[in-house]
Amino acid sequence: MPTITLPDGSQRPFDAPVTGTTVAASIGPGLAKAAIAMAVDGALRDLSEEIAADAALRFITRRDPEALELIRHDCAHVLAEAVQELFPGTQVTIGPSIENGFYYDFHRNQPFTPEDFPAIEAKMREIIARGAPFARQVVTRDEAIALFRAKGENFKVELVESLAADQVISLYSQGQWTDLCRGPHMRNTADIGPAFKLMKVAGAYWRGDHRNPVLSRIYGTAWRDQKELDAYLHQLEEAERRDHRRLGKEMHLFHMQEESTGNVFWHPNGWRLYRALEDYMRRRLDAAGYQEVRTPQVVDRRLWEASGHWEKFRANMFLASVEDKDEAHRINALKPMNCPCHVQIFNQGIRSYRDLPLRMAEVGACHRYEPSGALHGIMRVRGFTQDDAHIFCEEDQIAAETVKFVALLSSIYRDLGFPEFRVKFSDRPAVRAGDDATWDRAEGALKSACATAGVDYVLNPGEGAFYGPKLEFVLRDAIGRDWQCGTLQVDFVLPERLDALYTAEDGTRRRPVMLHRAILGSFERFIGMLIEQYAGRFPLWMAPRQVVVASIVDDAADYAREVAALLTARGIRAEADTRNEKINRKVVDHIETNVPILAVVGRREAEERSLVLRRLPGREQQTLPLEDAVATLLREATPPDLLSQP
RNA sequence: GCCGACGUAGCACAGCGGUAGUGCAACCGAUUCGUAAUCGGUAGGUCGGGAGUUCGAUUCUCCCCGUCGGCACCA
Repeated sequence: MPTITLPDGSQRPFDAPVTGTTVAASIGPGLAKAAIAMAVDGALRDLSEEIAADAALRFITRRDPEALELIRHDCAHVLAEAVQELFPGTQVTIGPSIENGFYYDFHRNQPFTPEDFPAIEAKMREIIARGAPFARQVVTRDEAIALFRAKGENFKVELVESLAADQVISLYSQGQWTDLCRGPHMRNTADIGPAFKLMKVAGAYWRGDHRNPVLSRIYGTAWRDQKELDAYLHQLEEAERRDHRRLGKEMHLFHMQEESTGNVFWHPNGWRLYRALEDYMRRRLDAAGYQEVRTPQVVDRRLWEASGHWEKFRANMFLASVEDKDEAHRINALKPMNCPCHVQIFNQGIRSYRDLPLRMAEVGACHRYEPSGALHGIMRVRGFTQDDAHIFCEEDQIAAETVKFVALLSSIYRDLGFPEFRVKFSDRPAVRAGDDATWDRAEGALKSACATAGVDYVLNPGEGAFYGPKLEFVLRDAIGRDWQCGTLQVDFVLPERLDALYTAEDGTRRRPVMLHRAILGSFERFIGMLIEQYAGRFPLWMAPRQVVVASIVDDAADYAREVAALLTARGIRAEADTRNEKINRKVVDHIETNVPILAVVGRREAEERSLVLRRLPGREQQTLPLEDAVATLLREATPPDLLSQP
């Protein structure tokens, strides 16, 4: 005798278990047509499922946010059916919905290529047009195994075998085609609609494990209607335009080449940007009570053995050898990180509890032999520079330091144009140093510090560093990929391994806790993010070329050069454009290369000693006496941390 | 590292078994023009590297390097 409560609070009694379809029909034909699924007490269900007990019911239509996920998941099923119809012998594995779309992993001797897409898409449209209902069927484990074994679907058999004993095993069929699936689904394949597109193929390991076979993954995107699909495709094109690799080339910021794979050649423009960021970071760290140090690039392996990095990461370290016979037995490594070096500085002399928290910062150049497939523009490189710091503190200072750090990080991200970021909490990995009690303490300390700092995080199980749990601060690039930039890691292990000690108030010798932290992460990666975030149109204070002084006629060229030199002397990144080109042409050139301010000078300005400023790509012009213009530019180019507070 | 695709002038691209073209950029000349592309000319490539097939390879095959898209990795 279920009573169904609808979102408006109204209640409908039924004298027997009812399906969502029936309830929708009892409310009205419009809803019966529009409903594609339902939420029963908040849980998404097939419309055809029976409701036996009292429940709160909400119908899902295409307009609801849940609809996209259903469309995408259903679309993945249709993709799998289409592929098996067209390519017999292909085994299916899994096919979830993901952000913006879905994928399906297939096992086939010959991987798919984009050339297969037109045929597959055509077949998918055919299957969608058939409108076969999605039919759910619950089976026993043995039945499921027998079914998939008979079909030669070995991966499905493995999946079923790995399900928990009490797991309900459901199958979904659309016409003749059946897949193992938890559901829910929409009513039938026609509910998917026409707005989908296959995007790319990729290799992916079965169950995400590199020791397993590689499957052929087909990615697709799917939307409620064609308009949404077009908008998404358009957005992808826009994103490509701001790709940092493309802008890095166009704006002459940097390049990379074969002879130094994964390392950046910074050009003058790029280095100006880099320096603006580095100068800014130094000021912020100085103001926040950090002390900057500098430690060696090349360090004997003994230190890495002591820290534990050698054991875990030696395959990813660059080793340095020398010709000298006496030195030949030594193995040096380019430092892959700064922490062990910072502990060496900490260990010089005797530290007092009065020194703590000791915040030791380094603009640290590190090298890691990253797997070739991981390299990505300047976002993931082999030679990079961390805005690294280690805070040596007592255990009960962790929370206060975390609060301070998160405040600093938030403020810096805001200044740099990233008001939004996400936080992940990564706890103990399977392979780790330190005993469980230590990990309990470290994770507990970081969690309570998060609570104190008001940090919302999502748990990222098993992804911590080998020496401790970490917070990861994640930013998203133009193409929608997420990158870890900031990090905060609690470490009880390295101080132990490298024998860091301080004298406590009671005279005993104690181990400090080490907080590893970075805000940008790597300058290279963060600059990549900045390029994409601003699409190359940087705020004036970080722009590589802040002002171009463009002459209209040769008679004004000397004045243009004089002004550029004056601006440069006053700390503005300025240059003169005295090319024999029309002013129209110069305007276009400098708009295209994202110069923020164009100062135009002709005979009139040279005589009056004035400047006409134009903030590109705007059209407005402002004529100012030279000294006023300089003052204006200096004010506008002031980095955010140096602006006087109102 | 794994799967797949790609690599032609500084950049963006075309070509495709008979030793390479277009646009922009560069260089030279003319023009001195007041805010979204002035005109003319010149030069530039061992077609990523190596091997093989072929009378002949930028084009076909194999190996290597690099890049791109994923996966895996990320102290």
